[in-house]
Amino acid sequence: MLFAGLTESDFGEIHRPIDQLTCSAGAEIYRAGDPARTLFTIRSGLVKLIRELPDGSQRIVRLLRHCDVMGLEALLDHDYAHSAVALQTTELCRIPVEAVERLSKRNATLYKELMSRWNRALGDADRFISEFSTGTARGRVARLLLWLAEFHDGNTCQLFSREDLGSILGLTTETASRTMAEMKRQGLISEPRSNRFVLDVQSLTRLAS
Amino acid sequence: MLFAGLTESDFGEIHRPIDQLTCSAGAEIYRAGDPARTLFTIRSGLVKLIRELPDGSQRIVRLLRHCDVMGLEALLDHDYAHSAVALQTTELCRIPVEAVERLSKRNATLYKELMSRWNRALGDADRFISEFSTGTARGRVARLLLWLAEFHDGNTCQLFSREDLGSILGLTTETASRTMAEMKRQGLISEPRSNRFVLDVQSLTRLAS
DNA sequence: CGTGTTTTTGAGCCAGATCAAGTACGGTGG
DNA sequence: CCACCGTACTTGATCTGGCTCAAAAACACG
Repeated sequence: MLFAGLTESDFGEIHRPIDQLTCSAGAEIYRAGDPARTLFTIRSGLVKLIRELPDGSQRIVRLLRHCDVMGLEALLDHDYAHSAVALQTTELCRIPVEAVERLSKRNATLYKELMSRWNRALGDADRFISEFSTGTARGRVARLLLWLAEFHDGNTCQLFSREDLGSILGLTTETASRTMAEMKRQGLISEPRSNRFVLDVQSLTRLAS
Repeated sequence: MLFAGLTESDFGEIHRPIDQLTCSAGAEIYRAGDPARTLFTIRSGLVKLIRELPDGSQRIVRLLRHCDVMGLEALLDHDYAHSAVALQTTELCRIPVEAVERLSKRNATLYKELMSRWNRALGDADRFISEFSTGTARGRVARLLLWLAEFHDGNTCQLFSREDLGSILGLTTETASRTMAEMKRQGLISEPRSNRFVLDVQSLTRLAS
């Protein structure tokens, strides 16, 4: 996905291998402050990027999913800016920075591809600010559920702990729980399997605005 | 700044000129949805990037200052993702996309420079999420004031309307006003000239955490 | 089957929203 | 130079959504 448009011979350039790995829910992929020498693309699953707050608590600043790249700061010889933790079973591609650097020396289209990833990350961040950190608890939850569902059938999504839900939306665990419970009672969402939710898209969309 | 490391002859490549312009406070620089064909660097002043919310109100998702680049999405042939409005008198450099594209064809270091700007924008966005949209009103205001002051003496800053202040912090205009007023009364800040504030950095830092 | 963890629920409280005036201020025109 | 007007800011009173503290209930796991 990141390397769409590159030829076979381009890949001959890569020495250290690009390998795949699978993380189970809760696994830490990297930690904020570690020297960034690898970037990752996500093949499946869901990853949270966390920022420690001055008071010790933590806030989730981004959720990454299929086709997202994480650890782009590796290209700039920085340390990782966040800690990355899998929220579900997640399949990753490990890509050594050198690989990208070698490839991009020849191939200018890769640069554009990379910038496109930076841009996507920015768009996601904007969403966290304007949609997930603004308005009532019900509205925030509704917007997040709809966003998560976009990548499935459009009306179902898999969730995670109430604590993480709160940490994405800037709410307490209790409020996150209460809001979900109330939405269930009102039939806006239902939970056929544990942590799998089916959405009443129309009603939630109304709530979201 | 963006073009540090380029030679004179590199600049010969540019056909359409890079020109400067000055915007007064309140001037709209570009509008969300317009086709992005120009990017800008900020020489001085302060610019807000706005996102319309579904309910019609608006939220400020970023503040740009000296050395920041705005409109990077122009490099990807997109439309502008936000509306950009000057908060103070602001001096800008207009850079046509073609200029950057021509230059970057030869000069790989420019790509790195550009990625560095994307990364800075992302860091700023993270700050909006984790510091300006989290915690009590007092804490948010304290963190914003300290952040603004970093680019002056470190303990003074120039402010803007209370409405914008609220729109950055996810608060109402009234709460923004009340919080500022109370901080003045408690001597945490003082306002020698209109909209110029002097900060009690130590106390505010304590409040911020 | 017990033990630790996560989720739910309850009760009370408080920070911030809302609604509504009043006040300061900058600009404009007489 | 002053009176007037519109805008932005401040302040007050009240209400409420979400937080806090606390305890029960549901789960997960050895």
